[in-house]
Amino acid sequence: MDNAAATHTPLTAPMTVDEFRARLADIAPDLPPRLRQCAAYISAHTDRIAVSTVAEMANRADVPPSALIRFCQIIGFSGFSGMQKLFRDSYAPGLPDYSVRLKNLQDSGTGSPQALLAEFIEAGRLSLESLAKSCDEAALGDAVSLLARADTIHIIGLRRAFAVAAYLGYVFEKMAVPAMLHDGIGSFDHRHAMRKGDALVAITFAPYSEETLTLAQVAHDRGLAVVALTDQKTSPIARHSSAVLVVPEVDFGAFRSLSATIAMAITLAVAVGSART
Amino acid sequence: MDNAAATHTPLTAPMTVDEFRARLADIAPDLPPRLRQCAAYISAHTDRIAVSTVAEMANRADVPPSALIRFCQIIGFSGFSGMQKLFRDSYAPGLPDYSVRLKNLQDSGTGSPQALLAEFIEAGRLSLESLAKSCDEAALGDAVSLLARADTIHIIGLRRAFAVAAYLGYVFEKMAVPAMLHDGIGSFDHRHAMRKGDALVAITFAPYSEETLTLAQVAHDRGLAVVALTDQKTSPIARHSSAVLVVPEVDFGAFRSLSATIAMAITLAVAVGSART
DNA sequence: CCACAAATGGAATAAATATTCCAAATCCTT
DNA sequence: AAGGATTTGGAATATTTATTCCATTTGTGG
Repeated sequence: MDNAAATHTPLTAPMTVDEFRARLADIAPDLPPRLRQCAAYISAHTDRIAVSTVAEMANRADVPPSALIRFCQIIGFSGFSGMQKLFRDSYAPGLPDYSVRLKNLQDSGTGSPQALLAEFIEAGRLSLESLAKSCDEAALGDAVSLLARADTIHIIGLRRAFAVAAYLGYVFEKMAVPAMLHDGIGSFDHRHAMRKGDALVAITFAPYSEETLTLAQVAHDRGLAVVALTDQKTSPIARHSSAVLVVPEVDFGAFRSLSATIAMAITLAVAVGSART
Repeated sequence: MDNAAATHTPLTAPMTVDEFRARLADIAPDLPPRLRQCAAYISAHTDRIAVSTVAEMANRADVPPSALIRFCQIIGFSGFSGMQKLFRDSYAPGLPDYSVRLKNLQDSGTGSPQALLAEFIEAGRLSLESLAKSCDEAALGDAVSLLARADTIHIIGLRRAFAVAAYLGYVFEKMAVPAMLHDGIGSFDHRHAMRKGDALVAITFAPYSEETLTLAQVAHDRGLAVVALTDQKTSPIARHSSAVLVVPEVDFGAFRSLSATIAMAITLAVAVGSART
């Protein structure tokens, strides 16, 4: 007899990793404790499935092998082997020749241009990964909606942050968003260009530049929305801001890669651009 | 009795992937045909070892299983399993929770700021990896030495490339390298600031901006060294350049991540800065 | 062209790995 | 609190996978 409650327990195995994840998320919540434990471990270590045996996985998940196999069957596979097949087939070596190549570059002698390049590449990559892990989705959402309803968007970022500010200005223009880059040219101060209903994007990292902080304060005092792109939650600019986007940037030597900051900046620009249509 | 010719055939198995590759290259040449065939296939598909069975590999390499196992033993392993263990263990999930997190971001709804961010992060990461793989070390070395012996370094990069040019200018200044950023402010053309003995760094991507090409041509005609940072070997700027650095940048939508370009730019600046001390 | 050594393929065997099944434990339901 | 259903662990079994061994082939030097 059929169990009517078992709306899942489908007879077809997932065909792709995405499908697998979806089904996992779907059925995990209403699973008995031991099986939920399997689900949790599998979900966090999907990448090890392809290269492990049942015994190894079960051991690491701290469940008996039979539980793990039961779990695989509930997902829809014939057993562990069935599940493993999916992951072995779709196993694309994450960074095969990349890491080899990077190693070669690094080995080409300390201080050589190639070794430097390898370091900066790695710093950039780490920054991006760490941004993926740490990004505050709520703050990002707030920032976008604040900027989407602003009249003109002002941008400031000086010294090391200027490159990002400039790119942000470029992308806003491309997306037909009214934006003004406060580049400090001729040391003119354009604070009066900021009018009620406008918003400011302020970009600054330690050591925080005085002019940027001042402009943010002025904007904030006048009731403009201020979105900060900075390196710490406790950055001095936070007190003048309506939304703070923290971008963890890995430095190599005295220089930052800016990769994560730029990714965040483009995102902001494109999201705002689309929201305003 | 010992076979004196068998200088290899060591009794110890390789402990790392690097060691493995070294030994492979070492002994492959003087192996009988079938075994050489194994070596060739293994060398080209090292990444599949972790997720395949003897039968599968042997089949793909078009040798009988026993030959493959013999091969493993000659390398120094106890058998196929021994070799497989090395690759399964050293399969470090390069980006474990990172990739999970990224997936979550992407899944948060197409067009949502989070999903966009995930895309730009991925684009940046791919760009960096591809730079690591494809970078022309000789060209990089040339570029550094050309710039190291220049009097003043001129920099031009407009529109989307301006952010990079600006950052390059910033880093040169920090490193006490005489540099001038041709930012086109007031549409002044500073071509006469380029004097004999100077060098130019020109940054441009398709669609290549006219002003940048022109300045590069002028510099080149006057005998200045021109280093190009661009997106293709066949870029129109190549003909005016003494060294061409190709930076493969992955676009998402209409916008480039710039990650790889910036990594290359900082490298250039720091390498040149150190070389001039 | 024969004899010897090296190399090869595949069938037989050994080892490992996965899966089933059932008795014991736990958790609801009445 | 008792009965029934569900969940659980692990020992027994089935299956897959690796390895050995040897008969056959191929190549080489006399």
